Amino acid sequence: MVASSVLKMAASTRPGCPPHPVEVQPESNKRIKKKPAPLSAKQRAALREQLKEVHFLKPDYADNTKINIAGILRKWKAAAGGNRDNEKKKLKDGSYEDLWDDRVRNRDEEDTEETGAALDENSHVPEGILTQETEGRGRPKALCYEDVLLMVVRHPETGEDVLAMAVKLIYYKGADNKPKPTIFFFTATRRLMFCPILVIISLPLADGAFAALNLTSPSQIFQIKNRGPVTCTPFRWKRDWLKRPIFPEDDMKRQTLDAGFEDAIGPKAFRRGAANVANGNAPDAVRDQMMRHDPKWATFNSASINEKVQFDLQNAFLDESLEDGLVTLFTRISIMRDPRASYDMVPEEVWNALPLDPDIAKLVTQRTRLKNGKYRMRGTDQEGEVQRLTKEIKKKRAQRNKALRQEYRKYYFHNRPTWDIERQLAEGAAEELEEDIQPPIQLCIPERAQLAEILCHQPDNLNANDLRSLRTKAAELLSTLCNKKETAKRKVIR
DNA sequence: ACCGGTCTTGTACAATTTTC
DNA sequence: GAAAATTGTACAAGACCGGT
Repeated sequence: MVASSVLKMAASTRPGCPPHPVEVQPESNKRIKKKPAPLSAKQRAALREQLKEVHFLKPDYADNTKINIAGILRKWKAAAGGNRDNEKKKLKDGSYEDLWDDRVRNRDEEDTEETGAALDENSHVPEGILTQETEGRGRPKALCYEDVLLMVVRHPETGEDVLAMAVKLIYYKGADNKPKPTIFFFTATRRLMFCPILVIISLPLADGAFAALNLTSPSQIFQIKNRGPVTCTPFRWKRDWLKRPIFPEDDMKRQTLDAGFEDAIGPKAFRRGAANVANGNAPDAVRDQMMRHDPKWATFNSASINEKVQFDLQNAFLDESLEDGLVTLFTRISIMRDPRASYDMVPEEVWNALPLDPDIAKLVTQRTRLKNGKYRMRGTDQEGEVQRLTKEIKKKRAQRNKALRQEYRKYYFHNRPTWDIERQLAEGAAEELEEDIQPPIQLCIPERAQLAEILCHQPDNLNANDLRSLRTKAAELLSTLCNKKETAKRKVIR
C-alpha cells in the first residue's frame, strides 16, 4: 500500500550531511581513486559467494546533498536582494524566540565551523556576513531541524504525558514572495502509517541530532516524562544540525505507482484530500486552523511558552479525530486501484516484440563501424567518440523503455475493465473467487519489510500498551532503515 | 509573472552480463 | 579471463508546466 512510499521517503532520500560539511573535498579526489586491482577467478568466486548474503548497502550520499527544489534555489539567489527584511524583522522583534529558543542565538554559527576558529557563542557576527551566509550556505529553505520542535507535553485533558510536535513552515505557500511563518501542531496518531511524529523521531535518531547524547533509541523518547512542575519538555537539537534539512525531496512517485495506483499520489493529493475531509467534517474555523494557523497568535510577546503550547495543542488534539477522515480519503483514492498493476508491468512478450528503434539502430551501426571489428578501444583515436555513442545509445534506450512502460500502464488501465467484463460474460456465472489479494510485501531489507508489515497490517484495536510498543518498534525500524539502501535488483536477461 | 511542483538529463557507483 | 557493456539504485540540477 501507501506504506512503501513512506518507507522510501524515510530510507532513501536522507541527506547524508556529514557533521562538518565544510571542507568540500575536490570532487576529483573521489574520482581519481584508482580502480582496485583485478581479482583472480578464485577470489572472485569467493566474493560472489559472500555477496549472496548482501541485501542492502550503505547509501552513498553526495558530500553536500542539497534539497532539490528548483523554485527554492531560485529564491535563494533572488533573496540576496531586499527580500530578506521581512524575515529579519520578524526575528529581531523576538517574537519567536521563546518558542524557537536557541535558534536565534545560534544564527551565526556556520562561520565558526567553516573557519574552524572557535568563536565563542556570544560573539556577534556583523550583519553583512550574516546576509552573505544566508545567500551562500545558510540554511536551505526546506524544513530544517530548527523548524521542528519535538516535545513531551501534558495532555490538557487526560493529564497524560504525550509527544507533540510543532513544525514551522515559513515559505510553505503564497502568491507573493513574502514568508508566511506558520506553525503546525501535530500529535501522534493511532494509525502509525499517518503518524508524522514517528518520522520526526526516527530521522534525528539516525542522524544523531538530539542534543541529549544518551538519547539513542525510540523507546527512550517514549519514556520521557515531564518532571516537576513543567508541563512541556522540549527535545533540543545539536547546534550543528539546526540548519540542516530533515528530509529532502520525496520520492513518492514511483513508489505509489508500484503500489498500483492509476495516478501517482503526490503531496498535492494529500493536501487536497486533507482539505476536502476537513470541509466535510469540520466548521470553517477548524479547517483553517488545520490548514494554516494564523501566524499572529505566536507573535504576541506576553504569553509564556506553556500557554502557547497548551492553547494550540488543544486544537491539535481536536484534529486527532480527523484521522479517520484520512483513512476515508485513502479509500476514496483507492477505488481505482488495481493491485495487479505496477510501475513496470509490460509483459515479456511486449518487450520481445518491440521493433528496433531506427534511431538507436543507426547509432549502434555507427558505433560498430567506428570500432571496425576491434573490441578494445582504449587508447585509440575513436575511443572518445565510441564512448559518446555508447552513452547516447544508453540514453535513448532508457527513454524508450520509459515511454513504453507509461504507455502500457495507460493501455492497461483503460482496457482492464473491458477485459474483465468480457471474461465474466464468457465464463457465464462461473463464480470467480474474487481475489482481494493484498500484494505480498517483498522487500530485501529486513527492517523495511517489517516496517511495511506493521504499517500496512496494523491491527485495529490495540490497547494503549500494545500500541505503544508497536509505535516504538516502528520508530526503531524507521531509524535503522535510514542507513540502508536496497541493492539493485537484476532481472533475468531480457 | 510567479509559485510550486514534476520531468528530464546527467552523473556516480556497483553488480552483473556480454563479448572477444 | 578480462575488458566492455549494460543495468539498477541514487543524487544533482536545469527544463518545463499548469494554476492563479
